[in-house]
Amino acid sequence: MYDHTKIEACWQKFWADEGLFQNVAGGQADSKKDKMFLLFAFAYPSGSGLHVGHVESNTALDMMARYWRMNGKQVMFPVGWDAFGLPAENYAIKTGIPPAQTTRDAINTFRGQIQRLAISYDWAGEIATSHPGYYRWTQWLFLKLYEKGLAYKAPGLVNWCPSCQTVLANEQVVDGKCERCETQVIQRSLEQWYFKITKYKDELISGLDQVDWPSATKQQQINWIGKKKGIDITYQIEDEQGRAIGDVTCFSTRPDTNFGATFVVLAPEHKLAIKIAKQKKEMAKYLATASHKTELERQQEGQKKTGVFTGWYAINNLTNKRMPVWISDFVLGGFGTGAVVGVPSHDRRDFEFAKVYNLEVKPVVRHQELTEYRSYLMGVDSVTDQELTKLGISFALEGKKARKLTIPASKYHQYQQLIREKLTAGFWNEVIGNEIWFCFKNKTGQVTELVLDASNWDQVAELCHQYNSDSIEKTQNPWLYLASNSWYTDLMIQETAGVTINSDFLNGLETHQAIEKMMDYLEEKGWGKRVTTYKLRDWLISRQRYWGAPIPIVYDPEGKPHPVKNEHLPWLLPEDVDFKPTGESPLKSSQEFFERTERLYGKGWTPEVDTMDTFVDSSWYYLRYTDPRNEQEFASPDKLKQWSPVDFYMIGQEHIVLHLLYSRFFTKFLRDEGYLNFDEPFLKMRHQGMILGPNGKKMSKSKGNVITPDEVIEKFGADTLRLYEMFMGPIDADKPWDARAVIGIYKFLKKIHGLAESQLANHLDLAIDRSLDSNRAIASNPQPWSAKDGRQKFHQTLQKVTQDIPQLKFNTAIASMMELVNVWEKTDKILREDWENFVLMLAPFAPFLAEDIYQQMKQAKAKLNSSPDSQCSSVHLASWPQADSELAQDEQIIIPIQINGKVRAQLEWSSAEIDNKSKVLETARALPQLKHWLDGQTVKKEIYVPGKIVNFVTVAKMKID
RNA sequence: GCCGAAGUGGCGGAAUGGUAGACGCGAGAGACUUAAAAUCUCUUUCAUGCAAAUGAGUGUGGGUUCGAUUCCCUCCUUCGGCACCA
Repeated sequence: MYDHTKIEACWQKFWADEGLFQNVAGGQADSKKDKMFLLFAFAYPSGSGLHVGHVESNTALDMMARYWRMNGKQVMFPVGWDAFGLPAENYAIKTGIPPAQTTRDAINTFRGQIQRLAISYDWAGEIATSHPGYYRWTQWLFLKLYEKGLAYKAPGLVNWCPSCQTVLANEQVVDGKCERCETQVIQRSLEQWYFKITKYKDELISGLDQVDWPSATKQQQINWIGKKKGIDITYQIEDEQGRAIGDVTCFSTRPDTNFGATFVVLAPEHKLAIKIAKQKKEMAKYLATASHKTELERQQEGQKKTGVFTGWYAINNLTNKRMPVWISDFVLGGFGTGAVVGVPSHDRRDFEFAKVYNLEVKPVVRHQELTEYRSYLMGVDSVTDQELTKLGISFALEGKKARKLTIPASKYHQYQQLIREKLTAGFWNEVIGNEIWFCFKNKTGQVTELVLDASNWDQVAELCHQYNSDSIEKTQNPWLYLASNSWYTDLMIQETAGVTINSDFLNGLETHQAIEKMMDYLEEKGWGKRVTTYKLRDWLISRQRYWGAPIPIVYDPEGKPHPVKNEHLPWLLPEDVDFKPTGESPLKSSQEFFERTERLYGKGWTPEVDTMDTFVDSSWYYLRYTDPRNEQEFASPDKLKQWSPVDFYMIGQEHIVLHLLYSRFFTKFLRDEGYLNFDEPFLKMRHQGMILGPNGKKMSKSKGNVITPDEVIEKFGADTLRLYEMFMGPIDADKPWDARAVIGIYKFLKKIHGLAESQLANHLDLAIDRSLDSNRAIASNPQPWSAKDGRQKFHQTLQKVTQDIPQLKFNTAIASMMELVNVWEKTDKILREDWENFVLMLAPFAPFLAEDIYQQMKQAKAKLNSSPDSQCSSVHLASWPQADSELAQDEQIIIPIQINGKVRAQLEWSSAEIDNKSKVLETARALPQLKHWLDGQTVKKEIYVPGKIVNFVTVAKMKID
């Protein structure tokens, strides 16, 4: 009887008493062993306790930890808590219970739950970011950055919830609303502390080459940093009368289109825009509405463009054209220079803006080499799919009549004429430069071809009216019509490269060459300067929050900031605070905090009342793990060198961008300061997928689809829970919970337990136990050992499991162990050696059951030998078994025989003769099952892939009459 | 719109160029049982067929190959991230 509750309670206590795997970080290192630093993503100890998602990643890492230990590695597997944060503070606001208390309770709950799961953490080195012994070093890190000029104070915009009277993190703003009370969030300007992460922007990109991370994660980091090369072009500005006003600088990645520039747009935040707003009421009004727009309003407005004309003109030196200067909120103040030059012919947004205010459009790129050519066709019957697909042209059916045609650019020119011929029955059009080609069947059935000049508004409008009179209004501005046709704007998109036209010295150049030539030209003339822009901003770390590490800064009576002195660290978080949100930092309400500052620094001195973003705490914790109790340093150089960097990091996809970026930033900073000797903190990383509710949706209390680990442990035990979560599918995939499928794992463990009982009986049978030398038993007497299959299967399984664990393919490892158990169940005897090795193999997966079986075997042996085996006190200290590849090999293999790629027969073949190609083919050809398929056929080609497949390619014999 | 990931039985999934559906769940049939539970045995991609067998089949349509779930192109769908980023 498999009593999981009893077994698990018993061995959990045993391991705790033995102190198994404890004190790794603090203990002495074994220089002969390779180290392996496994890191679990810092968890926030929420009040609701451990959920099944935590179980997944914890278990996967624990299995690796146990596997590597058994394979002779020195494993660092630490645990800690990202204990500062909002939920505890919000709870305090509601209930008045101090966050320190709720956090402590939550950690205790988590610890108990994790221990029940047999996660083999080194609890002796447990850390929590809210502990003064930890945040003292967070503050030290801040001061180090401050000392080096990488922590600075500046005015900045924050998300402000007027109802909660507090600042919100970006993650707490959902669709422009406060996550909790759904009030519109507004932007407020406050003096804030920043970390200068941008110092490392380039290395944060290039460093990714050194690490083994999922490529998608790397890509996201790169996108976030958003490096772009372009040029800043400066234009002189004058007013209506030609009087100089100043200049404006515009950032552009496509200066090759500058001959097509027809206007300039300033962001409402631009200093010239603010300047003119002081003079003209109309401008001031526009700026005011733009700045009061909420995120939500912006989203609802969509792409609708609005703006005001300043009455100024920017001079385009290339053409000497006077370009009107506008102000519009589609230009962002925070990106580039806050001003853009409008090239409506090759930029969608510029085009839309030009459309609204009827500004000039001048094409300067001919899309000769389209990457894709599209035309919309109606009622095409004359062309068969086959004909076109032969040409490399593919069709997609869209509804019944219209079809979309896609032609690779390389093939378009080659087949242009042919395609036109074939498609004249339909209606199609294309745009080449500023020419629009129409080919259509008109109302009388005649086929007409028309070439229009895109700048000839009347002609285009007339045509539109003629053929689309019911759907589109004839307007004064034919661009409106053109813009309403997706095919037109598709072809006008700015990213499309082509050949430059209407552009003086750039004419005929391909886009990339044209960009370079124009940049050279502008720099030579002194009108522009090459620049690289980044999306990455400095890291705003101030939070007007209580439950975080205080920023270790004090202000003198003049308000000048000074660092808190080293001997005053940790700069303790005060306890006498009012949690109720007032719009100011809660620390401001602490009498003790202010008294302390005056006492230590003098009268009139005040403390900084903001706390640090919790990301600061969690971006260096992996370093603290190497030396968690050090009171002199954040970690000793020795310990850092011995353990770091992290060899394997398991973390969810949800916070990969910011946390990883910040961690890498700290690593690079500390390296530059001489504390670390490596560039990247996490060498290898993988992401666990999400465990979804039984309905395939994300688990949430409100949806009522939450599965708690406790209920599963109660019913089936922790071993079952561990195995089930690993068996669900690939570790990195999102997987729905299937409450019924858990039983399959439980049955598997029950079978193992049953086998263990009968094995134990065998152990007590001296006759079997003593006479056994495994190999001899097989060789000399194969017959009584019907377990031969079992032996082979065991070694095959051991091979598979040994390969799968380091690759995190736990699901297939478990499946192969199930196969083995199924085979063993059918044989009457299992070789003792194999069984013992199986228990070792089981240990990382089901640590409780494996320990139980192992200890019972030990006891039984001790009784027999009366010499207790004192070497290993636990199965988890044993060595990983070695697979015997000879035993694992099949003597006979099955080779499938194909005729023209279809399996028609199977050939049983000795693996010794696997390379004898001619004999294999000869035997295969003679197989009776193939007669039917080979009669009347000539074998054109014979393929034999050793041990894998035989394929005969045949053609029908010509009849000779 | 851009970037990224993914699409295989009733379900979770396996197979990374070589017999598609391992393993598990569910379902069906049977054995044991007074009965139920538990356990065991067999069947379970679809179509035709009593069966043997034959054909089809990994989102769509093509390509490369003796052979494609796997590699290449196209389109469709779903999910994740970014987004008036010049």
